[in-house]
Amino acid sequence: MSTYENIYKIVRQIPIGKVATYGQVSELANLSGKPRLVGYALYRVDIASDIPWHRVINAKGEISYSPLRQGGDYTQKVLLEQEGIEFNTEGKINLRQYLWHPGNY
DNA sequence: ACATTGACCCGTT
DNA sequence: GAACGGGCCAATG
Repeated sequence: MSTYENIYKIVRQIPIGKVATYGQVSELANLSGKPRLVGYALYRVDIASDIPWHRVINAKGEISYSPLRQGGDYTQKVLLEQEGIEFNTEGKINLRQYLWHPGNY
């Protein structure tokens, strides 16, 4: 299993209505301390794939926009709002409320 | 095989 | 709080 497949597997486990940070995903994927790999992996994911890439955000509770996805700038925001996640006036998510706490049991 | 490219996180000023 | 810098590794041409 490739490193990136591992990441994709974790991302697929994020429940609807919750979000996870890159750091979180990296730890769950046995890539502790290497959160960039998560971002790089998601960069390679197709926007139309079955992977809920939109539920992965940065540690500040903000959406990380990709320069390459400039056309669909708030595609990610729209998808999250459709799942009931709300943004504050600064465009940030309340992590205390929406951050995914992986059960793992 | 080398160089470039990338959606980040954390500790310290 | 905000700003800055270092570290990290895999895929791609």
